[in-house]
Amino acid sequence: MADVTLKDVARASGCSIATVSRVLAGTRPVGAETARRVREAAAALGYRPNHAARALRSRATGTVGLVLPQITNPFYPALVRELTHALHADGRAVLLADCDDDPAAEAEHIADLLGRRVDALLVIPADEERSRAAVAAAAARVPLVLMDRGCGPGVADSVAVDNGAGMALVLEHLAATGRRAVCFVGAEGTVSAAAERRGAYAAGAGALDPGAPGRVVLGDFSVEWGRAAVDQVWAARPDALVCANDLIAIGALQRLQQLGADVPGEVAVTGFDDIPMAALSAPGVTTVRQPVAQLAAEAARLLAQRLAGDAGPQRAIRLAPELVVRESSAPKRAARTPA
Amino acid sequence: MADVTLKDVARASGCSIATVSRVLAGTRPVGAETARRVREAAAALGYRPNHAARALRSRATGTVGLVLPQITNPFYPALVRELTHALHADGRAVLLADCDDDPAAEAEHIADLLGRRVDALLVIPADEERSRAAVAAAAARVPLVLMDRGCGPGVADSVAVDNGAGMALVLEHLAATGRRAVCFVGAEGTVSAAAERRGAYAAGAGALDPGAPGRVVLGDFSVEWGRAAVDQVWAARPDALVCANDLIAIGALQRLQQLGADVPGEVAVTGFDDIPMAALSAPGVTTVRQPVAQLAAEAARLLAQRLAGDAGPQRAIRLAPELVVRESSAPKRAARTPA
DNA sequence: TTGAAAGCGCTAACAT
DNA sequence: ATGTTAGCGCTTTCAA
Repeated sequence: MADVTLKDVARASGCSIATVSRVLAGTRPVGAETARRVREAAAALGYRPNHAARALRSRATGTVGLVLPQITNPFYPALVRELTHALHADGRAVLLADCDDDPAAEAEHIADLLGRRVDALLVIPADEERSRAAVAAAAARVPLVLMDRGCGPGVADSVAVDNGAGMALVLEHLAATGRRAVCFVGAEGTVSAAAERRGAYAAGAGALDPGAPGRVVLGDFSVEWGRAAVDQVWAARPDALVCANDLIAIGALQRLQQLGADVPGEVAVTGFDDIPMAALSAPGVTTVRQPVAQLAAEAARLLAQRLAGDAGPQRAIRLAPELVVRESSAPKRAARTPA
Repeated sequence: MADVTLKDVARASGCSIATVSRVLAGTRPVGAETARRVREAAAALGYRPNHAARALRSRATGTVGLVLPQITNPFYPALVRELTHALHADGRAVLLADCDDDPAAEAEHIADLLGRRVDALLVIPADEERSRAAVAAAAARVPLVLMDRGCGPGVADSVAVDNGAGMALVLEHLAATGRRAVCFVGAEGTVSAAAERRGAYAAGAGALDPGAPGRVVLGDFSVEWGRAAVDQVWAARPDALVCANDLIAIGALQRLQQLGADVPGEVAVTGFDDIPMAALSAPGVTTVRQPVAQLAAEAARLLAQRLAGDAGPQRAIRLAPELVVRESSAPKRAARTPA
């Protein structure tokens, strides 16, 4: 099982190592008969290229760094899955770094990955501002695609869901099902998911009710905040709670049920992202599904293009999401199945 | 920003590249003054070692492959997080491969990672039997630690939770809170989580009730199965459903609530793993928490030992889990908070 | 303690 | 179409 090298394959197939390299890497035309012999010998010996050597010579490792804030954020596993599949399909391997929501750790991981000579980076920044320096520096060295969250304008290519369009879908759905006293339960901060969803609500809610754009409470993207928010807004008896993500929606749902409120009879609850939990809660949470597979595919495609030398203008790709209607926003008058 | 090499540092600090290498890698004693100059020059130039070259020369990449069945399995993100942190703390990078529960894809990923010269592998096998060949072959080439699931006896070192001890904790807790008509909702198959939990129930449930060990229904590890299982067993009015994992428990809980059953008043429900959803459902699911951080730490330690040359006998490390009591198993007579 | 020199396995000029 | 040769950046003998 000792490592088989090009030299061994060359000896076995009776030609030079350069020829073998050309056959196996497919860089240059090679005689059909020679190619066959080489391939046979390689297979017989169980030849496996040494990526380290290849990387040293060709200055490309076939490796992409994936840097994210927290793999335990319930939206990310699906994204990671699709990204790794898309990249593996292109023959690239994925070096994973989890930053624990810490921009300092993020900067270190990025530097380490660069030292390991990743060909490119996929980054979900931990913080809109404090991630910027490290991301910008890295983007100057290798192709870099930002995902899910932004990192200031003009820093790098980016691929994300169109948060505004998603929020518009929610508002439209609520309008169509007769909700008017709508209230937004959002998140503070400049992270794009927070800011864009907030902005889209403010821009679109006026169509339902003149007072709606002003009915906004802000916290963070957590179940706890969802629970707490209900205590702030329930006294006013809104007929719909538009939550900035599914975790908030699940928290809100729980607290409402605890308070004896009828969801969706009295009040609808909507989320955003379509994490697995959204489908499993009772009632299921109406939400906006991010096109995860397509986001991953776009990111992989963009990366491949940049690696192929495309130096075109910076790109910001936004994909339209899809509304997933579940029981939490069924029409008001719907009778609940008795327990 | 062009790459700074050892040669550049050598020139800047006025000594040979060999000396610089020795200072930076700390392999051999070097004069204090020289060392200082070298370090200064390296810092000033922003030197970053080229891992590809280092790997080629020293036959170690500082990289570990992490191969798992499905990152979207809700138990894995936390494990991946702890594993990457533990390995990064040792200066290693993690190449991630998601196999989509397909042993063939798993074999390919393992072969690719070996070609990329990972120093070691961490594998959560997709299948007890069909993963064996690839895992055994890999284990012959590099240190390999199996996690979470087994892969046949004697294949490689392994680190996992003690499933039997966890199930014993659950049964003990149910006994102490007066449950007797206990029923097990498990999963078919030979994967260790399924088999060991099943076995431990069969072994321990007799202490509660002579008929308990026989009250077993088997499906898979899914919410859907949890729901379906209730329809099979509820007619007999068990006072506790011991589920083989949290997903099953959540499904069972939902179906019971739909049927109007009082949980925990009439029937307790318990899970296993303590995935995030277990805490978020209403009522919260009593479950067995896997010591994820410690599992990761043990795996990293074992790997480091093997990489350091330890050729001791194969090790199977089992860590004791912890019972997390939530509302789903509160004592029968407890009054429910009125809505 | 330090330097010179020989490669690790591979690819890419340059020859032929 | 194929072979020869020169390194990629680093570590590690072997000398000094």
